[in-house]
Amino acid sequence: MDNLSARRAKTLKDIAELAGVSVTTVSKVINNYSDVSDSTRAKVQAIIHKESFCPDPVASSLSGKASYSIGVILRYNPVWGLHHSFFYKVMFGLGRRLGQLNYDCVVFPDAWLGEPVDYLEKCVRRRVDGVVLMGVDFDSPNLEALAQSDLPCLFIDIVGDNYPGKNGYFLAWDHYQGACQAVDYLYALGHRQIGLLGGLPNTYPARSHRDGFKQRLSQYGLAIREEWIAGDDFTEESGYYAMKTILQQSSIPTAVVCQSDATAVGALRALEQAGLSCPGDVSIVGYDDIEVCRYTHPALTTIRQDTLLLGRMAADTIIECIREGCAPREQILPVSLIVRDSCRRIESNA
Amino acid sequence: MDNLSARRAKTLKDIAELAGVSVTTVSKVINNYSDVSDSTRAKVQAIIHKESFCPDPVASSLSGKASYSIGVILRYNPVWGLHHSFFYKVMFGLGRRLGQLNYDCVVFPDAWLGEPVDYLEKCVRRRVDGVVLMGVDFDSPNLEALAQSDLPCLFIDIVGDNYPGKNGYFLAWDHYQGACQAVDYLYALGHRQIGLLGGLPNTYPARSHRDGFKQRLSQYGLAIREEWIAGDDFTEESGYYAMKTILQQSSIPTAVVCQSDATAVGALRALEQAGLSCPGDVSIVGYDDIEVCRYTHPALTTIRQDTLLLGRMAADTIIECIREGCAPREQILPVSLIVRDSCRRIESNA
DNA sequence: CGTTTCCCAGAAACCGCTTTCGTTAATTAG
DNA sequence: CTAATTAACGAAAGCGGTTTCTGGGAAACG
Repeated sequence: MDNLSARRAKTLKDIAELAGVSVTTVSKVINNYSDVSDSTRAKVQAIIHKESFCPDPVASSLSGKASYSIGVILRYNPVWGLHHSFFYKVMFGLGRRLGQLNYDCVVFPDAWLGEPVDYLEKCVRRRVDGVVLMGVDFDSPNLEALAQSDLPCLFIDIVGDNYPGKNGYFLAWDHYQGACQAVDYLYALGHRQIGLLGGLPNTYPARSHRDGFKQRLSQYGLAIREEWIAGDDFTEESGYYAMKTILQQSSIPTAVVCQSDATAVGALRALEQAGLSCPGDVSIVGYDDIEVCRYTHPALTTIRQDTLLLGRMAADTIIECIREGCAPREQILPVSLIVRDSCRRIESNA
Repeated sequence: MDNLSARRAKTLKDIAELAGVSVTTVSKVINNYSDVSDSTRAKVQAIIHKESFCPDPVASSLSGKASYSIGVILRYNPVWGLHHSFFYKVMFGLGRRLGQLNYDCVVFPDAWLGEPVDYLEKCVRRRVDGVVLMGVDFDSPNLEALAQSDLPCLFIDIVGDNYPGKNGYFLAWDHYQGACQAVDYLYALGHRQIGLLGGLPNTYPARSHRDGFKQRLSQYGLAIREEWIAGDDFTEESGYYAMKTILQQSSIPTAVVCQSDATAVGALRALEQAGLSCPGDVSIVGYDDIEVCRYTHPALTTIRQDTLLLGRMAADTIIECIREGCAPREQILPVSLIVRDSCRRIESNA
């Protein structure tokens, strides 16, 4: 059983002995110091490769270098119910990719109840090389300290413009295009009267989505009727009441596009309760492509955000940012339309 | 800004100076060594408390002691779609509780694609103090090495009897009682003809659930009709086909209890397709209380498993196991019935 | 040919904590 | 009152790396 006893990871010292050099030299090779001759460097590197050696992350971080770990700040929000699997997938994609890059991620859940956690303190203690924030909404004071610190931070799926960071990286979806795709699709089906079930109005996703929505309507020469635009946040409840409000108008749209699948589900409920059918009376396009879309009646046509991809991008971005120290920036990921059963073709009556 | 520069965590040395003793002594106080006088101990402890000092986990683990970190092995399974938020919540509950106990968790996602990860190696390198496994199904050879190692392992929501560990802890739900509650409820509503939509037959959850189901039926003097028992696994597809199979029988049950909400959703689809209504023709009790239950038509009556509680218990258990080194054992958590709209009262016709 | 550089390599200190081991002072025994 | 224990503390050597600093040998210089 070399499994039990001999199970001891190789150390710098082992490599040094194999190569017939000092520990110092091996370390220098690894850290790309210049004062190593080409021949020694090659010799050492050969052995490192042969033994597939990788410096101990714990020791490495203790001596002030990379810990090869990324902090992940998670948030649990009862309101997001339907959305949690979204985060799970992002997180999985992130973790998996990080693993490939030889990083691990350590998660810091939000406190949720009780005293708030000091993210910065936790990150410093764990010596993480960078931080990824998911589903945070900037209401925590402790978040700001983190964002203002020297630690590279990556904000995912941000909600809110006023992020506190000076050095934040953003990963977001192209909500503008998402809205465009929804409108394009509905227009192609013959819809000319289209409403919007929005999320938290002043947030980045909601606003860019709304902008895309209005842009397309204008482009097609359709009227933007403010009474067909409703909604407070991204929850199912909000969708329900928003739809109800719209249904009280003297004339109602033939289709609505939603800013989340949860609102779409709420809209569905409002329609049913009003004795209307989807897509018979009103067509609906959701947003997010969470699991439930497939199980609603009718199954929801929606805009997919590839969560595993997002996770992978997040990993690549934060690592690059750590290694290259690149400047803060924002990355926008494409979204795609997933057609299911919640939209119907309309006879020309524009 | 003591934020920036003075932002350096206290070290043993700082405490030692404040207390006027040596670093060694402080360390001994922390690690409960006996060769410290009561008075010094008290003095040092006072300062530790005052400064709310906690030894650096990285340094501590490097010198062979606790790393104050727990490894979490996550699995992403496309088949579990609807179930992912379940894991998210468990994980959140786990992480939050661990945080309270001053532990952090580092996650190791399953490889999913590409070469499998060597869990044991990862855990050893990260020097985690224990491991929690969620949603694994023991098909990975590398899992076995972990379970056979000296690392305390905790298996959550296990699927399968033949877990490979010699020192595993289990945290599971009381599926037996879950089934009983479902049957009791249906019986009280007047149902006398009850079927079962099962999951993977030879797994622990499925079998204990089935046992409870049959026990209750017998207890009430109801016939156990094998042709009303169907299902291959816990997916929506399985539920769909299982329900279809049952509907093909000459007589059909007035109610079915399911071993997962996903199967219940599938059953709902099969019913609708057959032109039958729920709960009009067939009542359904789900299992798990995942988010979708609230959004199906009708909303699903189901058996709730408190995921946040599970996470918390997992944290407490693994920590206790690490600290006290207690013997492997199995903990069974209670479940509870959540009544919604998928069951109806039946007039007496037994 | 003797000096001054430059190039490489290794010794040593350090990161923050644990643990062994030695030392001193106080206690008990003889 | 001395000898043998015992109690209490601290110096020092790790853990596995990183980094500074020192020094020897070869090349370049006068």
